[in-house]
Amino acid sequence: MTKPSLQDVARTAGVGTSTVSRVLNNHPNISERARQNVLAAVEALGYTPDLNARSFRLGQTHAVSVLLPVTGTPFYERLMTAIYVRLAEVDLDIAMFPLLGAQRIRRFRDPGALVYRSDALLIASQNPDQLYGGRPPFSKPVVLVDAHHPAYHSVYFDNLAAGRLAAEIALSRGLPIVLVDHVFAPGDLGSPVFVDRRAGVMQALARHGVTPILTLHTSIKPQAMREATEQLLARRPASPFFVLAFSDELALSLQQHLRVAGLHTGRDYLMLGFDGSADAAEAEISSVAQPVEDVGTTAADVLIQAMQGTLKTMVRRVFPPALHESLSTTLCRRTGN
Amino acid sequence: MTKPSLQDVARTAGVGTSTVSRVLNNHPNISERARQNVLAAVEALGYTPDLNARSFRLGQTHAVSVLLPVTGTPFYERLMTAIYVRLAEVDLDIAMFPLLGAQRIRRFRDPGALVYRSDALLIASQNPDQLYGGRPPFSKPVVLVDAHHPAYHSVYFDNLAAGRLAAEIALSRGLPIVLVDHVFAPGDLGSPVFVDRRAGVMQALARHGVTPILTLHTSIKPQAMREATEQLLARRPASPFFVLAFSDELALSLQQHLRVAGLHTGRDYLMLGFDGSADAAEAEISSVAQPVEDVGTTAADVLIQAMQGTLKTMVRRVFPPALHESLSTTLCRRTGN
DNA sequence: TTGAAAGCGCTACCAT
DNA sequence: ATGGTAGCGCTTTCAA
Repeated sequence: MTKPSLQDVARTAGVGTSTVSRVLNNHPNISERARQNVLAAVEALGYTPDLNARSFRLGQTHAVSVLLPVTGTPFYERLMTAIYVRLAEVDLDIAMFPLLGAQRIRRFRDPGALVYRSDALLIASQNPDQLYGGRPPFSKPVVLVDAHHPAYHSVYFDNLAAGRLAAEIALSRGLPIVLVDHVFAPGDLGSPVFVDRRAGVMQALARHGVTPILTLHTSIKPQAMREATEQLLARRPASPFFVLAFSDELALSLQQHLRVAGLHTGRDYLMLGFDGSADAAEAEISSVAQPVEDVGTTAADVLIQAMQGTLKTMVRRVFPPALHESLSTTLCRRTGN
Repeated sequence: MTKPSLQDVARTAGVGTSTVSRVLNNHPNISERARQNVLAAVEALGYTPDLNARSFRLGQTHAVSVLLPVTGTPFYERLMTAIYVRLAEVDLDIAMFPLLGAQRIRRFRDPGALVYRSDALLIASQNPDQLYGGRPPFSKPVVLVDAHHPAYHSVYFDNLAAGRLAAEIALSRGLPIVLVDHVFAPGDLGSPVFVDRRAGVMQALARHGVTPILTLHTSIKPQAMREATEQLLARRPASPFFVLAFSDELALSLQQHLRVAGLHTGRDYLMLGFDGSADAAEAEISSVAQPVEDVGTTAADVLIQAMQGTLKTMVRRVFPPALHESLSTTLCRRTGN
């Protein structure tokens, strides 16, 4: 009672294995009679092709694995869609592998993991050195997106420039600056993105000899945000002040909490986030935006070229930030909110 | 300049292929000399095993695919961890495949997709009928978690009972009831979970002849929640009223918005959510909780048994809800918040 | 239009 | 402790 093979189908249909294969793969030059026989036999036996055998024979899986921190956030939603669309054009399947916590990263060190059965690897927002001890257990093309590393093709945002841009805007307002930084849970892998943003901000501040009056280290978790808000209020900064948040999510959440405390954006404080998310725009929070779709599409292109072996040198594509200005970086325009 | 095979390594090392294989797979009874030779040859050639060939030979991948809506939410974090831990015990790798929007679901219909190269499939929170036209392109074991279907092994929460329980509690307080229901974006697949919760709530309400004074249909997106809040306030229900939210996330978000409007839990309204999340507990919101870890572990167990062929009949394991009572379902205990 | 047969890279059996 | 070799299921020549 073992799984029927293509051989069994051929026997049942009274034809050769090659005929079965041809029918299954829609090759031309098959008589209608043979096709019917084969299809009937497939149905009768409940035959399903052995995918491992197939990709073994073909030497490829027509799939690309994407390693990413999590799914379901607007940022990765946009990025993945862009990548997916481009790869689909060349008939490549996409398989997403969310990292989800440090314990499970061990699994990615196993060279036998399903993730490495694909034809190429796209690593999003991760430093491969942190992910793997040494080099990945992978001899196929690898492209980094939203991250960079000298040893890999990298397509990413210029987070350093973004940080600088954000800081310049904050500085230009001449207000005391409150930094809202993203801290990772212990054991969690920090994203290189925040490292660069932070560096850019610090660089610009240092150049102007300005020190933030307060730096909040927090995460998007409700409790952490509440504590950060309390910390901020305890410090009682003179209004107006300037909140420079390291992500739109952070900015959004803080805005909500401050509103409860009676502090309003544009009146009591200015605010700037990162990512140019729709949510931020809608909440009228200015944001240093990243061309997410461009980066996704370009990363996919680079990967395709790498798979074709067209690439002679290490690719490194950097995309500059753009300011999405809204009301939150201008003082005294509104009465309420 | 083709990828070196195990054969090449054997030749270079001056040994047989079986010796190379044994070294690579850490078999016993290998001389130190042979091991060194092989390892040196592997290094010299930059050999990496062909995973497709390996799993072809072995007839299995040691991996289980999990189809789930998104990653990064507390619920799936808990569920996946429980599953992962149990599967790791029997040395099974886990590969997650977040669905992420209707367009990408097409990919899951392709029988050649990477997702089906694993040894078994775990489908979380999805109705397979919606996912696939007919039966999945998959002849290996399939188990449903947090969803149920007569044709598949199913391990799930009794969301119907949960809905009834929640409604009973709401009814027992004798207050006008506001329902906060979860609506899916058009094109998105609705989760069977909410279908059942809703049915349970409606059942219990109907039995008591009670109609909610208002039903809000919303999603966790900031804008949707804001509009829902406005809708609620526009309706101006007499305080106190009872908010029955279909998920803790919904409850939490609404609580924040109502607080801005000056309405406080326990004073102006009571509130009950679903899921028993840590965030809800922390915000002192009562919740109808689900034994997530139990369900995850059980689902993993069922899957393991199915893979061993131990299962004679269709498994159907239902887990009852438990009430996590906090302050939000009791009136007038607190002065502020 | 069709069938026979080679062979992809690997593991495991059977000798030695 | 080691090497030779069969064969997993499939696709693709090559002949017919």
